[in-house]
Amino acid sequence: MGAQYRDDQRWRAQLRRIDTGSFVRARRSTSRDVNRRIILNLVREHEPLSRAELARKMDIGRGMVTSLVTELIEEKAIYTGATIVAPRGRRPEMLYVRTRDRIVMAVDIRLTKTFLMLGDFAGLPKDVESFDTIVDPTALVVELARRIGAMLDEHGSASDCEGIGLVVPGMVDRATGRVLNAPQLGWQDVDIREALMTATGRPVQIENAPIACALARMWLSGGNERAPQNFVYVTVSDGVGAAIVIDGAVVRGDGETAGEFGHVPLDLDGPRCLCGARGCLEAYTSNLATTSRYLGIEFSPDTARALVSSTGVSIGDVIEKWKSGDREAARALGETARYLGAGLSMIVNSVNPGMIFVGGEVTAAWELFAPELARAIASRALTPRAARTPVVPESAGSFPRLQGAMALIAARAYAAPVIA
Amino acid sequence: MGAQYRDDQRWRAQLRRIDTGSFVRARRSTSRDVNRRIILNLVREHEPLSRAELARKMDIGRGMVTSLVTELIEEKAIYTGATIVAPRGRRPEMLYVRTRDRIVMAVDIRLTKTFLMLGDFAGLPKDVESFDTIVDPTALVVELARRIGAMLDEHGSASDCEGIGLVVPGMVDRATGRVLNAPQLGWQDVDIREALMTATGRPVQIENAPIACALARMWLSGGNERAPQNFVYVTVSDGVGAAIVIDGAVVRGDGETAGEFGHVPLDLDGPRCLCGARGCLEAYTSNLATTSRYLGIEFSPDTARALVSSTGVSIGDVIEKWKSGDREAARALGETARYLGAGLSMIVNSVNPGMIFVGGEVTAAWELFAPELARAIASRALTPRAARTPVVPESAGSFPRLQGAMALIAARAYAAPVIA
DNA sequence: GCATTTTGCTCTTACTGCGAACAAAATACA
DNA sequence: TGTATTTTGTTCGCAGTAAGAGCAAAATGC
Repeated sequence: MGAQYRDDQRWRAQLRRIDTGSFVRARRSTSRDVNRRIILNLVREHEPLSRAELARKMDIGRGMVTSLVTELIEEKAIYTGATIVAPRGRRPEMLYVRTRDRIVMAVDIRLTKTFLMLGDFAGLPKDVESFDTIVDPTALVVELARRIGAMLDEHGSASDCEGIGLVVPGMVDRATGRVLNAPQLGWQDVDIREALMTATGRPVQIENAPIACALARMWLSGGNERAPQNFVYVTVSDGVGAAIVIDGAVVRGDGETAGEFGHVPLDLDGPRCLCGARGCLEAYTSNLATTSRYLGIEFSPDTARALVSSTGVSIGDVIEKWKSGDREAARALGETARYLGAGLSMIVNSVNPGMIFVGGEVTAAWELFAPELARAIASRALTPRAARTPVVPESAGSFPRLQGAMALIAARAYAAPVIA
Repeated sequence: MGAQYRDDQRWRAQLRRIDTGSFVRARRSTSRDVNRRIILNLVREHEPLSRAELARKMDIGRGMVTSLVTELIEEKAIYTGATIVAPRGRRPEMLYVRTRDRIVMAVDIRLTKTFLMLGDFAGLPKDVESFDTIVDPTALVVELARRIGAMLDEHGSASDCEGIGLVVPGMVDRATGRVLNAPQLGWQDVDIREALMTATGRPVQIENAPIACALARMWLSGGNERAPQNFVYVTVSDGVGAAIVIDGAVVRGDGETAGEFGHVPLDLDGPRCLCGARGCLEAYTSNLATTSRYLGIEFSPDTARALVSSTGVSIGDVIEKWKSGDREAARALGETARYLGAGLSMIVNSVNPGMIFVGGEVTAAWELFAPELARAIASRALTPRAARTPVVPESAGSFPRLQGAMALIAARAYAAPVIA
């Protein structure tokens, strides 16, 4: 014995426990579904790709590839393009994923404005519009349905639209799709998904902002840096939230509240946060906290919001000031970067992601943030590899939440089948 | 449209991205392997169970259950017991998981002592012994192989032993099985797994302490509280570490360093930690930190260890003092509980586990810790459900690391096949 | 013009899920 | 006591699938 195990690489396989309370058994079609999805994803990521190349990558016969590819073409997931030149032998017929005529509608509901974007399965936008957010959910759904219908008709895409992705600024109960709590809109237990589905007659997927942004990075890599299988997407805005992705799946948590890094304590005796506790990361790094710091106001949930709105100073103003050399703005943003760095180091040590994305207005001051965040991570990481964890800012001018709303629909066509 | 989606519960399925860099395609035997593993786990968790009951639980024909069960019996994973009385009809033949004669050897290498335990697949111990740890890896392996062989011979279990589980106090590189860094033993890049495998001729699995403890809770529920699919196991000892389990699998992280909650910052300007950074959770809650606090010594990496060892006061002494009413000990432990509570609240907000296990010497003072930890979590959690996250102490007198070492071997027989 | 190489398709074989039919073993009831 | 009913476990035929061999098509090299 012994020798036979030494060369067996399977000893380091992951050991996942089957949930006997909710499992999915294998059916006759399961194997085929799995292999078909693998082919679809290989084409998606290595496009263009020939059948023979697929057979080699999958260690499978070319005959079976033909059979599976034929099915994928029949269900219009992929299509064949031109044959290309090869150094020898018969020229391969290349395969492509069908994205251009698979249309999705993205909706991003924010505090003041609501955005609509028509795009395809690759996340490529075809049309965008926005309007002032209507706080009443019923009226908002009526307006949304009207605008969605009009935009689809205008582009002749009504029949090609495979669904609506909806991003809301609040907590979503995934079991029911209801918005449990959206403080910015004053919503509590609102079933806007069901309402919009009824009003439009189309499937609707709903998610919160950080998870949507993460999904965009996972499923659409249009020019953006591609996400690895393990990463965290941190959003710094009015609140501070995150989406954790492990082994290619978003971590939901036992009660759907995983990723709330905004309310981890950085100092037990720190400033009081909007959530009621003290010294939360959010109380140091949210746009409100940064702006308060710039104004010289001590952060507190009662006074900060009122004072900031009365002075009319926004986070964008602070960044503008910093760019024009304002030392007070530099100090305020620098402090934010220092605390955000502590938060990211916490993520590195606890989750050890392969990459961290940062989204939000403060990425406009990335020259100031980047070195501070890298220093904080390097100083607290336990291994050289973790110390070098890349921190990538959301590119300016992109619409990460709308992209995420599109990914919400597209991902369902590409995700791995759930088994066992 | 619309109506057909409204009643479709699949809309909330998890969306896992296939890793096209390392995937496992379905083979002809894959479906059967999956279903056989599901049956094995159903029997494991609902034992005793009849074939007909399995067919109902799996929504499958009884014929197929017969076929799969026959295979499981042939490979000696389960066995048939007596028929039992039923209200009507033919009496079912009950199935049981074979654990008693599937033997594993558990090894726990600690700073001063090394423990050996002979046990079965259910984690039931048959024999235990310990000896002074030999720091030199080569000499330690020789001694381990000798003692393992002797203990197996003594119980006539040499042929039944399916492997050796090894728990080490340090960082393990799972890709190679090498111990990258074990500061307590002064090991750096030691391949003790390979050495022990060669010396004993048996398969060896290696893991660090927190992950081993978590695996024990996942796979062996002998009297202990059973772990849910999402939980965190926190170990408070010389260091503070954790294992994160999500959807039934241990989170490894991009560089195998996930779960290092010991070095998340609780105060950027706090006391310096052994890792070099400031204000780490470990610098407040490790046994060394607690003991230093009791002795009135300000914690610092240079002085604390020396001063504590020179005074000869251990964490056990502090707990004894607290039990006999020492107010200084109560203060020192109370502070530890307060900071540990902050750490757990961080875990609740970031990972949102269904349960948190706490292991280590301090669980002996659980009457003091429990209310403080519950209060800290309740005060910082964002939902009522998260606020009620159960915190469960490791039961006194158990050997969680040795149990984990056994689980390391047993789990491989029960874990879900990796697909896609 | 022929051999060689590579691609894509077809066909056969063996394995597996699936469902129907059947035997076995108990109770219920006349 | 004998027969109907219920439940369990097995057997068998059918259909769907992976696996692999074989073959035609389409290119290049000599």
